[in-house]
Order: sequence, then structure tokens, then C-alpha cells
Amino acid sequence: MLKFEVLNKRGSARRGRVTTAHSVIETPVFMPVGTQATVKTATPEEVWDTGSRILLANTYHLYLRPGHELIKKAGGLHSFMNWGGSILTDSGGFQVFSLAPKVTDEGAHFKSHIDGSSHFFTPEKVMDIEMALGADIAMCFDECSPGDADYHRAYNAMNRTRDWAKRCKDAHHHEYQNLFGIVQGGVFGDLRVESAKQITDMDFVGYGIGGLSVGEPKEKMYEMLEVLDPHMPREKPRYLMGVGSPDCLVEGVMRGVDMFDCVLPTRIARNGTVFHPEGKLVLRNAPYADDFRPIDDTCDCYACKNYSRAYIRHLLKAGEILGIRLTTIHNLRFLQNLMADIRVALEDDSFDKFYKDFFLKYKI
RNA sequence: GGGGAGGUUCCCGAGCGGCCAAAGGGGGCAGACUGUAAAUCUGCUGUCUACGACUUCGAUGGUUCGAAUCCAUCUCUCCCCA
Repeated sequence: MLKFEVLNKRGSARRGRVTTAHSVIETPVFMPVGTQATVKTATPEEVWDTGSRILLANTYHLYLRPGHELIKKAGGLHSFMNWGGSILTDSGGFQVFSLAPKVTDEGAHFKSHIDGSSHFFTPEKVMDIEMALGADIAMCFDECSPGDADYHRAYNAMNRTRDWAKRCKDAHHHEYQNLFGIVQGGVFGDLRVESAKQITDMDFVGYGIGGLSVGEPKEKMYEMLEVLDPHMPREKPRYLMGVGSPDCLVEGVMRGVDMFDCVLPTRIARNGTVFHPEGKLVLRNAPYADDFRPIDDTCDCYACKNYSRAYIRHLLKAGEILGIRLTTIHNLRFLQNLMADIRVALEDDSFDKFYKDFFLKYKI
């Protein structure tokens, strides 16, 4: 079972440690996303070398292809993809929201994005799949309302998430896998508080904060985190789902978040953008054509230690695979270094200074 | 030497009298990307003293109210036969 220790606190921010059956995870932590049991372009070893100790994978995608039974047959996700760290599986709740299928109290009907075939997810079905996948942490099947959802819609999604969480908990039995509940409530403070009560009353191992970073202004997201802070148990990990820009990570930690995941670093890497202490660099742009410096001369990643901006830009422009591999490795390492720096600052009780210094340099 | 097909905006390539500053690709230049249907998507890409004007479709000359589109000559490229 999962163990969570809070090692140090500074206001709402906390420095902690999650221990799962597969690894020790120092928090606050950033978790790279490997939807289809792979962090796109990088080998598990390369991902490990960026400092990552826990990855995300997606129930919806792996159920469709190659199928959870096959992964179970392979000995579970860790074995199937040769990843020695921990894994968290997202439930497919986000797809329910983004693929806009028909949702009833019973579950969600949707059509496969691969072949158009019809499928039906219930909380029980999702638990079966997640247990078969065998990640260290499984997420409840929830309903995620979009950032512009009105009160009524957010309210309904919140209550459905509560009902489904109950059914998930009843259906979930696993030797080492841990189930996290998910708080919803849109951008409405009272709903967030109510959702936090509904979900934490069920006593999960940890809590996802869902339905944020889905199109609402950042300020709303920060506001919701502040509203939630006093209503979530301090002794359990909090996971802000889908958040991953450097500024949001720092802001999230300040508001008490322990875990983050996001496709942003890997996606923008594939689209030619890299993180830098002063902001993002669109490496495929013309000014880098003859810029022979590393992406970030303070970075210790494989890309920065060996290659220039000009070379990587050339690879990106030429459509060479190595280009997006290098930018992916850099962006992951950048975020892992950022999180490591945050953890040190929390240990040293210097997070306020860190926060100030970070935003002095980093242009959003 | 004979016969045939062609030369279009950075490149390839449509257009074949007006609706053409000229389709569509590519390339180039930017922008977006936050629980991944994403190595994706979107915009711009002749010049300017810009809701209008000017210069472009091998060159020159012509026909026409009007030509990238028709005619003549020149020039270059490719293919076939000698």
C-alpha cells in the first residue's frame, strides 16, 4: 500500500514522500504522461534519467489498444513497458469529457477514436481495467466538466463524480494498487468545498483535483486551490490533474499540491518549443539557426550537455526524429530539476525566496 | 537535320480571354499547445505612401474594351527519330 509522509511544511506548501510498491517518490513531484504506455519518443531508461520516478498511463487508450487483458498477461504495465518506477493510471474520465460521449448515471457510452466501435464504461468496468493494468495508483472514473461549464453543469458533474467514486471504491480490490478519489466542482468555490467533503468522506488513499486547467483562467484555478486547501486532509497526497507549465507548478506547490502531471512538456517538445529558466524558447524559429549555445547552459540534461540550439533546430526543421527526442528529454529534465529545486527550497524553508526569484526570471 | 512536348509567383505544379496577385502541395516566417484522437493545429507568405494602387506567369511585338491564357518572332528545356 501507498505511504505518504509530510516531511516539512511552509504555509500550504509541503515537502513530502510517497512510497509505492515500485518506488519512492519525493514530493512535490511532476509525473510525465505516457498515455499509451510510452512517454512519446523517449525510452523508459531515458525518462528515468530525467529524474522521473512515476509516470501516467491511460486506461481508456490501453483498454482500446492493446487491451488490458493483454497487459495483464504481460505481467502488468510495469513489466509490459519495462518501467521500474511507479505508474499512475488515469481513468478515462478526461476522455469522457473531451470525446463528448453520452453519459448516464450508469456510465459513459463512447465511440473508439481508433475504429469507431461503441464502448460503455461504468465505474466497475474502469476499475476492472485499472486493476488489470496494475499501476501503483489508479484514479476513480469521474466526470470532468469543461472550464466554461456553468454552475448547473458543474454541480451535476460533481454529484455524478461522487456517485461513481463510491462505486469505484466498492469495486476496487488489489494487492498493492491504491485508489485516488477526484474532486470536481468547476470554478465554483462552494461546489469545490462540497465536492471535497463528498470525496474525502469516502477516505481514499489520495485525492486528485480534477476539472482544472481545462480552459478556465489560471487565476480561477489558483483560487480554487486556495478554497480547497483547508478542506482536504493534510496527511494525504493531493494531485492536481493535468497541470504542468513551470509557472503553474510553482503556483500549485505554493497552494499545497503534491503531485502534478501534464502532457505539456512532451507535447510542446514535439512541436519545437523548449523550457528555459527565462521562459519558453520556440527552438524552430529563425533566431536559433546559428545559435550554437545549448538550450539552457545551466541544464544537465543529455541534450544540453551535447548539442546546440542550432543543431536541434536543424533536426526539428528537417523533421528528424532525434530533434523531438532531444527536446522531450530536455523539457522533462527541466521540470524535474525545477521540482527538485522546489523541494530543496521547501526543506531549507526558503520557498518564498525561491518563488520570488523564479518569477523574476521566468516570463510566462 | 526532322517530329513532338514544354517554359507560371522561393520550389513543384494547376490555370488556358474577364470571377487571376493567380488553385493545391512543398519550403519559409510566425502563433497555439496544460488528467495526449497531437512529430499536431492555425495564420501569413509579389511590392507599396495599403479597404486602394503598382509590378508579375521565358523575351519582345501584336490582336482585343480586356491576355498567364490568342497570334508572330526570338530564346531556352525535355522527349522521339535520323
